[in-house]
Amino acid sequence: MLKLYNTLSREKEEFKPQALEVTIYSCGPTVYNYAHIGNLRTYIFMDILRRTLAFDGYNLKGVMNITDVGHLLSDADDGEDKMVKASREMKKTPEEIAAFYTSVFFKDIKALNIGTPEIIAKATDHIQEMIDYVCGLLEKGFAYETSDAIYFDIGKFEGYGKLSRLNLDDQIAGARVEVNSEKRHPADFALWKKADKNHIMQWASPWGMGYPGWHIECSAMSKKYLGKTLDIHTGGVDHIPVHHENEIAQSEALEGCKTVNYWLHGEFMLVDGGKMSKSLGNTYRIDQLEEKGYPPLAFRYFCLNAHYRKKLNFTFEGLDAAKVSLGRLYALTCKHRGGANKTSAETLKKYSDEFVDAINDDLNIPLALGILWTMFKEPESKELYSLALEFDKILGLSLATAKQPDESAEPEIPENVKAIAEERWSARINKNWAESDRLRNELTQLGYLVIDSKDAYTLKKS
RNA sequence: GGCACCAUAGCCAAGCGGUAAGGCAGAGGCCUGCAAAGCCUUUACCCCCGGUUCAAAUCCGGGUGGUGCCUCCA
Repeated sequence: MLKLYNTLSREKEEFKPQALEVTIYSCGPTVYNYAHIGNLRTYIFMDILRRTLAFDGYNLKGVMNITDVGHLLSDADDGEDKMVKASREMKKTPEEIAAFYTSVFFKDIKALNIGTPEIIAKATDHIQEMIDYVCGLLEKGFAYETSDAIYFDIGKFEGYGKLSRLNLDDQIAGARVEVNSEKRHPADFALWKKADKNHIMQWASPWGMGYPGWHIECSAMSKKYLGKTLDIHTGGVDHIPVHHENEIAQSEALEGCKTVNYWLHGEFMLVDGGKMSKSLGNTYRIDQLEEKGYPPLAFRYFCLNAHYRKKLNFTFEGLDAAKVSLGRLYALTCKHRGGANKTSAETLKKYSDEFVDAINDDLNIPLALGILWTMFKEPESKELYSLALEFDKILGLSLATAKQPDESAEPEIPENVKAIAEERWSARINKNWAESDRLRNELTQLGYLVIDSKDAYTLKKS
């Protein structure tokens, strides 16, 4: 039985989907910049959730948005659109920018073994759906028009703030958002913004030329693909107070019913004990980690070692540990792949049950990983290898293609290095230890590690 | 100021009432000419003070400390 922590109730709840096909909406990237490792942690969480559901026998219908318009820089509803800003700064069209960062995003998530949701929805492909949505809200009296936008009237929506449990009035007192005099309530948010003539992204609407607000896209697209009520909605914790609160308000106002059954949020990744964000400039990208010698999956492992609802402090010390651990896990995998022992059915069942219990307990991956390690200490057997591959359906660490460290050693050793190694070997055969050690140091200097065995040696790039 | 969350070994991290998983690092040993790698062994009474209980890291109260949100952010 799968239990998931629902942000709305603040409790672990038994997961009961509406049908065998589970509907999931995941807040995706705003493609105006590179995704950083903090963003990617949230998608790893989404991936683990999807893998767990699939493992439990559900079919998935997942939607992820690509936000390529409408995400303002400020909730004061007067900030510049992110895409427009990036476009201006990079002197490219918004379409070019979106296409570029979208492709980088998919490259990143592929490198991290994050499965792509079944439906990828670009905001700009759904302008009509959003307009229809806004019309619906206007008809029902939940929205009103001002000189600059169509706003959602939160005063008409009972229960605004139920997800974040923030008392709106308390917040307003110290709000840094400037009051827009035409708004009925300071927290009313734009559903549709009217654009002036030189705004580069705009579409015709019943209210003249304009562009959608950010929040409306998720509601409109999830309605289109997943219907009135979806099973699970995922996102980062930062979305709880504004974005998801607004989604709830819009969608429940329009549909008149609960529209999301389970709200799941991934915690933030910290860096050096503090917040990581693009605006603070303390972010890393996956390709930057690769340049430093950390494979993407080492980063995935790093994330898997902590529960998705706990803050995770990113440090290179931690990433080093993850990299070493993953390497050893691969080596163990290889041992079991060629294992000659037999593992009893009871033993296999024990580990399998433990693992399944762990993942079904609100995706307790750190615990599940521990179970894998413990299991791998059993005598090597092909049965354990097969079971590990089952586990890897959740973990996504590519255990099936695990290689022994020396299997992957590249044959491209320069001739001069080979020559020194040969020389050293003969010195060693002749028990000329001083010379042998001297030559080994030379090899070390050149960046090669020499490993002796009984009657041969191997060279490895260090 | 308001609202949350968190506090477990040098580091990361599970555990959520019955006397502390796992990983990294470290230490000792095996192996090695010496190393490296590998293998074996080994390292905690759970922030503090009260309380509840036969029993608490786990529940309650009060502290202290940290982080996040209340502004765009995964």
